[in-house]
Amino acid sequence: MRSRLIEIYHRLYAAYGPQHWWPGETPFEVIIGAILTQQVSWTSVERAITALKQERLMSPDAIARAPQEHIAAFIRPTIYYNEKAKKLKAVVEFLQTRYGGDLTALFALPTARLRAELLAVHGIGEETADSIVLYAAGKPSFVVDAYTRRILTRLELITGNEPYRRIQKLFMDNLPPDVELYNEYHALLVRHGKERCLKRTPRCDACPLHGLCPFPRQYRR
DNA sequence: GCCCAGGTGGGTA
DNA sequence: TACCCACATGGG
Repeated sequence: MRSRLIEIYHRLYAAYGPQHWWPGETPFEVIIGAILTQQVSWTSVERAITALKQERLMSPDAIARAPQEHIAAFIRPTIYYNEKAKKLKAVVEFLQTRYGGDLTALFALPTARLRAELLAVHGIGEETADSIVLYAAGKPSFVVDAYTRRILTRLELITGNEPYRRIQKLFMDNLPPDVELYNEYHALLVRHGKERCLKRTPRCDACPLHGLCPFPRQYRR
């Protein structure tokens, strides 16, 4: 398993190169993006983030003060905008009451503790928590998303029904706890998933993972 | 017109 | 634990 996971990484990196994740100017913006991107394409998130910046709503204080409906109006492209406005308020509320709005204090926690704290916040599930830990705090916690699950299933390394933590453990037990590696690996899996594994009839012979994947089995979501 | 995006929370069995 | 559903825009 270890050599397989490393092989996959090298193949994807060779094919796609560095992905320069996470898009976001500040750690706070990464957190906002992590919530807004739930079940939404990143291009939609960019529009929402741009709107929030234009309205001077890209700060804990501003979001705390603004009415939920006001925030919702500017993040409409991200679907579930009412839900997500509520989530943004929840994160900011958590930040301010527990850490005085200071991300540095929050990020000073040990990785496992930081993850657990984030998970307790309304709107932050496992993937979002790991995204924040990895991409905003810069601590090694592997991010597992739908693409990761699909690709590993297709490669027959998992059944696809494993719980999140099981799949995360697979990566973390077999790779060094390297932030840059986790960063790039997750981003590459998303890139590959979008580019190939969502296609109904991928050209498997031209795939970067050709030979690792038991093609031409039809891919199942 | 239909499918589906870098999910999460709440409810039920 | 394992499903189910609500959430409710915009691009291909």
